[in-house]
Amino acid sequence: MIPLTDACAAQAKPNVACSHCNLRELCLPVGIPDDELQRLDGMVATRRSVRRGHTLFRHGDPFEAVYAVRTGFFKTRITPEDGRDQVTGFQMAGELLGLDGIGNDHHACDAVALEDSQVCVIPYSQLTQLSREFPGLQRQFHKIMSREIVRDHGVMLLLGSMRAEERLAVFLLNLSQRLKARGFSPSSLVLRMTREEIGTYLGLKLETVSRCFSKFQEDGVLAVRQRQIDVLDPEALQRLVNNAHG
Amino acid sequence: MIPLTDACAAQAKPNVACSHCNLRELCLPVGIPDDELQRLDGMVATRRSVRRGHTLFRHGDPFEAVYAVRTGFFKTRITPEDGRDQVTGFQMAGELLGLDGIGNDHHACDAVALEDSQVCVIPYSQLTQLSREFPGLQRQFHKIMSREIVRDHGVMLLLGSMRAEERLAVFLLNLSQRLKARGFSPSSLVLRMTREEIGTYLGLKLETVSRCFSKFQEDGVLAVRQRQIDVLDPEALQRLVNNAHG
DNA sequence: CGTCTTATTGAAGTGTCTCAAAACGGGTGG
DNA sequence: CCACCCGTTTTGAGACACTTCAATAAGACG
Repeated sequence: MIPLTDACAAQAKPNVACSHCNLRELCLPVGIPDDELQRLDGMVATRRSVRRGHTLFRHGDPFEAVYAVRTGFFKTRITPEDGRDQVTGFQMAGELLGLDGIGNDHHACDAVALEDSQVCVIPYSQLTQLSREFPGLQRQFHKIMSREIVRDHGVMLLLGSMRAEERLAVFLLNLSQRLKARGFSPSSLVLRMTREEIGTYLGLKLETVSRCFSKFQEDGVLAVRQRQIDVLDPEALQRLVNNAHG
Repeated sequence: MIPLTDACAAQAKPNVACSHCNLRELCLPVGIPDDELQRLDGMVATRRSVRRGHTLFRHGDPFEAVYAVRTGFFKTRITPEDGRDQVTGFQMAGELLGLDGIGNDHHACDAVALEDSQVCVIPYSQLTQLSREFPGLQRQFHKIMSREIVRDHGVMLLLGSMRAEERLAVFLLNLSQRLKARGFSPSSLVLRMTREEIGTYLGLKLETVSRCFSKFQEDGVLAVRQRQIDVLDPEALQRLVNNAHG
């Protein structure tokens, strides 16, 4: 095996070390044994802070690294010339950003911080190099890309065949489940995005999103106070998704 | 470097060798130099034929390989329990199928042949093994997955913000461009799928798809004879996509 | 040649959008 | 601390694109 001089050197900066990161069970190092993990600490070159409203990268930027969200919250969006705007996803702690850039060496979307955030910068050259040495890392990276594809197909189903209320229900259940996986309450959520951003993600106008929230509140499914959402009846949300009129 | 006894042995079956395949410039081996390519011939374990209407794999099948379309035409679809059905893509020669399965070791969608087809079976274990030895292959594989993500985001834009005619225009232009890349006429296409399958892909009902075809014919943009489509005015199609009322 | 799938076309229905106005809340400066 | 401003959210009424339902036509296939 190749001596990992670079990785060993990186251990001198424990603050960017995957092996000491409390997100490692949600992030790229999933499934990599502890002893190997220490030799992976050189993977993260540095951290980078992005203030609310600022971009981590933009459409057209040369692709050099992928990013793992450490703290904060992002949206990704594509913005064709004609003024349209599609939010393609929301990313929270442990999730990867920038995979879209690998395909042709330039980023294909914008990544915008919805609150002050911090990311781990993982240079793609490092990632490929280390993937060759650590099959577990290679595997996990492939899994993350594959799951992104599967997730996107789920969104296509949502956009292609669901009505407004079902879309919002799916969105809220997904958010709830991801918060739960991070140790937060699945029933009390604070939305980081505006109604318009939700709408642009779900293929709806902001007024429609707002109306759906109101409807859910009338029906006793949610308590809505601005961006503070309490899920009162998660089963009702789930039923809404399952009992759709195919 | 590890001696590639397996790959060398595979050269005994030239019929499944990437190095002799006329699709190699469109498929996984893109960008791999000729001398390396010969040592990659062990990547394809075998070929497999799939008759029209039959599935290459189904949702839930254990994931073992990805597939490169050699001849024929496929659709992929996800089928939730509730009877809904979303076509997530159409695949033609040189394109990869099965990437959805990497994420959790089982396929997440069905792949259905729309005509009698043949695929190259690329065992995932081979692919990962060879990726470690051939950085060019690793890179190309990443690119293919990344482009699939970018493509899906484009479909999300389509489903989230375009009207019926724009969706069909995007669909036809995409098909046209892919046919052109394979040496076929970009203006004379024979659709392999029904109006319903197009509709399920584009988030429209089959009647709407049919009406759009009729409209395009009235406007002199297309000549439509069943599944034989002639693009009379490609610029008009392009304008329809660009001049959308964002 | 008959049957079944696929495609076309029409008329009525409905979900979402558009346009518009008002309420709310967070931040800033007086 | 209050007044003000501006972005966000809510709510209503009317318009419109697409769907639904239904009937017919055209091909494909045995």
